[in-house]
Amino acid sequence: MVDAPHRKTLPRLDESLLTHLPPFSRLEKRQIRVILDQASSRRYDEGVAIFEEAHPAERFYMLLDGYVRVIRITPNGEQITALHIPAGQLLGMARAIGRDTYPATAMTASESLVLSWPMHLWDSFIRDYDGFATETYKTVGQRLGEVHNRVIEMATQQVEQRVANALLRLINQTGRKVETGIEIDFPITRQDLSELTATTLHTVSRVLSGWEKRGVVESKRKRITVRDPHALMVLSQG
Amino acid sequence: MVDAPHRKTLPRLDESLLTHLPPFSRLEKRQIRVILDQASSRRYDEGVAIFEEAHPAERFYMLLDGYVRVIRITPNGEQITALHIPAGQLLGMARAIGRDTYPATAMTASESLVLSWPMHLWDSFIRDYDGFATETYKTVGQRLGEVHNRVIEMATQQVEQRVANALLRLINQTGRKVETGIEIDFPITRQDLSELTATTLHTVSRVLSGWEKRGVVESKRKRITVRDPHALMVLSQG
DNA sequence: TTGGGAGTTTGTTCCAGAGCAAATTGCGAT
DNA sequence: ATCGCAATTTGCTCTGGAACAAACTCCCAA
Repeated sequence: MVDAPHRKTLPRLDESLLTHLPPFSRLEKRQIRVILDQASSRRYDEGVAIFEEAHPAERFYMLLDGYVRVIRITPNGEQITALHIPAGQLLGMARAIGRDTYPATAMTASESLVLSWPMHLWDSFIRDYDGFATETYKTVGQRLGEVHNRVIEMATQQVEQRVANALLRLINQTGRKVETGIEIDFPITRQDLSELTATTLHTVSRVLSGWEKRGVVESKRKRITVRDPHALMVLSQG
Repeated sequence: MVDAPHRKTLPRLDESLLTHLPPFSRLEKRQIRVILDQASSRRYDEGVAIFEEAHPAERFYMLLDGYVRVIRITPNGEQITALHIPAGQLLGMARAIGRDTYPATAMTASESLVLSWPMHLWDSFIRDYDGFATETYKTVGQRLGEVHNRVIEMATQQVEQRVANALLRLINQTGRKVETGIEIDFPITRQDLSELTATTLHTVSRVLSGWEKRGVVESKRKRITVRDPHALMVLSQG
């Protein structure tokens, strides 16, 4: 795949990769070196599972570049996206929450670069690295909060508001300024958006068409640009 | 309030209170003594807030007896129950997830007995007490899983299935055997159930009436008995 | 350059369940 | 006892958005 102009070149594997990331930010260069030497690094294509729900949690991961969706598959085969994870976060820390299988599937939403470590290192990371535990649990807490918000949203808001909210969250996390507005920095389909908002791709399509007519957004296939974030905020309120 | 026959007498404040609870189970009697001496204990009536969303997180809590609902209030004033917390769990551990305000409101679903400690003790609890951190985070992880499940449910299931699921969860957590089946061990209204399942009390009422006719449940005001849990499981599937 | 598949749009139908309204039942307080 | 309120039940109407169907558009690969 050729790098699109908006995609950062994939970083090389050196200390500077981790030093600015919260879970490692308090560590010395020497410690980071050790951590990197224990890591495997791997590039994933878009739409590939990094790990799958219910499988034994053998490794934990750090997403260096790209985006990941955390999904669950229902008995009837539909898949629901619970969370979007931006680069710089840990992933699959089953151990942190006392599990030995992954609680959900992690699927790349764009081409991604990922480090991973065998799970048996988890305890020593927690023990040896200052701030690692704190930051990890902060992350878990944030995710709990986000999922919590999803529940509220789905319980109380209409589809249009939910889509607006989802879009706002996406441009916050992964927005990139372009001349006509803010573009979502990775390929996203109507289908993806419908899984995020618990509706159908048809409805999402209609909603977006409507907004496009009113000049709120602009979209080509797999790509959405928000022209008027403020209008979206209004829409998201009800 | 007069103790109903099914309510355990409220426990006295001695070591045995905590020794069997996971976050403290690995501690010595001496340590538990210290912990108890630092605690305040308080009884709450039904339907009272223990702490409120967005307020400064000054204390953390252990629910010794009773049940607590974790709720959020929406801009339009509706309240949504995200979680039910049974006795024996910690509550309001904002610190654990790196926050200094409570992320949600905790409201008693029945008369409850609660211990609490000032939040500044949190770090020392984590540091000094073996297993406390692990168990805490296991709890946070479980809650993340539960909320996650709620999202899936709300996204993919019909109201009847959701109500069936909610009822099943409730009897698992707090069921009490009676001669006609399993009764939910605390007062619960149609309204409560509708907040749990993101529907209206009207619809819940209709659903329950239907089930009552078919002999699946039996209910008086604020009290529900499941006569045929198996039928409920079938209903919950779809 | 052309065919095919993935992604998208749009039209139409239909129904679960929300909203509104009103009656009924039971419990607790005086 | 009985009044008053809270909880529940039930009927009726109305609508958001799902479900089904079909056409269209873009992109890529041969």
